Amino acid sequence: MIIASAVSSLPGHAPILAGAPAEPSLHGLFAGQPLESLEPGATLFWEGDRSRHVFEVLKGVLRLYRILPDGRRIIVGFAQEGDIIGLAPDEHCPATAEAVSEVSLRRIERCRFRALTEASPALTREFIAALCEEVAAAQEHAMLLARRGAEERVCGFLLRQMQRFAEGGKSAASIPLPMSRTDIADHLGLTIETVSRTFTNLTQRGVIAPEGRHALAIRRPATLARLAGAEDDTDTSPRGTGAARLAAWPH
Amino acid sequence: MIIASAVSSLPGHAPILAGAPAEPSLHGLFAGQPLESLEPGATLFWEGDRSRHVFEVLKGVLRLYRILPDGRRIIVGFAQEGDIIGLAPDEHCPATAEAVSEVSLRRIERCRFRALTEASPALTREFIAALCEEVAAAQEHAMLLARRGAEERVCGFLLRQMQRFAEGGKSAASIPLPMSRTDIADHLGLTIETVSRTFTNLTQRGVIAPEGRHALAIRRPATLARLAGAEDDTDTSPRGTGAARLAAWPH
DNA sequence: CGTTAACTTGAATTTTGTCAATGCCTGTGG
DNA sequence: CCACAGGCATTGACAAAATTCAAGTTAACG
Repeated sequence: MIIASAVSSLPGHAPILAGAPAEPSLHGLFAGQPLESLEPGATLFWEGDRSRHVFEVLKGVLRLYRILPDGRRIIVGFAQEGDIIGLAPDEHCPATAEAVSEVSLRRIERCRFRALTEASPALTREFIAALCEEVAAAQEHAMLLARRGAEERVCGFLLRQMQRFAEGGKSAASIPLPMSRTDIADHLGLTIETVSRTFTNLTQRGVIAPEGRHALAIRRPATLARLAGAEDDTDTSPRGTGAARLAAWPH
Repeated sequence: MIIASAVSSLPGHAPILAGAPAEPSLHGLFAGQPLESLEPGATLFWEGDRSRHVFEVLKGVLRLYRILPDGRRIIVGFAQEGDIIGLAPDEHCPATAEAVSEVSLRRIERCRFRALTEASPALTREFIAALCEEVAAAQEHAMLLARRGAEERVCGFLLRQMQRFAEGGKSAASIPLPMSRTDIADHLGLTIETVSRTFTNLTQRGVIAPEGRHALAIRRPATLARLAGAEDDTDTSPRGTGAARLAAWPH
């Protein structure tokens, strides 16, 4: 009952035919809404809250997490530019959303989102596609966690970050890493020490090169991919299908 | 791009009003289809296959898994009675489906499933609800894997099996465990030895009692739940919402 | 009833977590 | 602009947990 991430086509899948103001896109629903912003550390909504709005992230990164009874925190995903979060058929927020960096976003009421989506077959299709992406992402994450090695997890994470950053067209000489080591650890089911050691190790082997604390360069992407378990190399598949990124919503 | 499990209301969420033959349910789509059956070990579809059909599982259990490049197998979920598998907007199967025990099922063409679902708002809603359940399940699984202990994972798994078995109304004095230890290990990201040791340990502590190799009794459900990490105890919430169980489908 | 595959058990090894101390950014205030 | 402080990250030594390797047992099936 939770969250994650997904693929998208934020930049330009807008009307191909000129002069068509009505674009059938989930992102279009947020068009007229006022811009809001969140300072780092600010909370957008809490786990268990009744979910009232759906948000479109325009800039910045949020962490989506749940706290287990014994206090452990699990970050189910990071929401970034182009993601839609807070979505759900009804009920409560399955996770807390908190700004990592400064975030700007738009919101609409959840019931309105639902009504508009249901009214349009195109939007419904897009919504379903996005949900499928969402499940895919969640299961990829589960697979990442099921793989034993700490190194595989870290490399897998970096690889995803790289791909996601490169999505916008900008090649990935150096990728941003706005979240803390603690965030990464809680996302990968490791301790910060293990994450740190793995980073150090990868650096010494020349796979990555840290650039300050919140960015790094991928020196050997191929090696990184191999260490991550070679993935399925399904990189070049379902991008730009019109599916919106979305994350975090009640069951 | 994968699979898992989800919640459902197979038995009787049928028409409340008598004499209403047209029940708006995803399961209803399979009504007229011929019964098929699978021997243990038989494969229903392969990871990477073009997905042509959607299946309703009537009896038995299937494992849904992916093989990583290095040969490791990850069981993303088990499909059981009431689950719908093979579903997807399009593309390919994200996982292999293989019968664990003898399985009986029905199938319909994927495109027909899609057309019928899209034509009915009620079915669309049910489909979306099922997808949400699916994500929820995937993320619960991810959380299970992110939590460190082997014991927590095994107990969490047993708990889910218990709940799922009890769903049909039958109380869970003894629950079936048709899958092998290897299957369980590959599902939980552990080795068979660790799973076996954990079972032994739980038995010695009187929490469970094995009944042959493919069933066991839960002697102390409360202890089991506690060892599993107490979950969120959200047991009593979203059951019987009309959402179909579904699992495994392309992105 | 015997064969075989699945499961259990044990000991050694590796990996990761834990505890503790040090070092280094970052952002504040002089 | 530089100095300083405090949080965050790194590093090391040790302990705990899980995996690996290697037998033994047991249950399922013919």
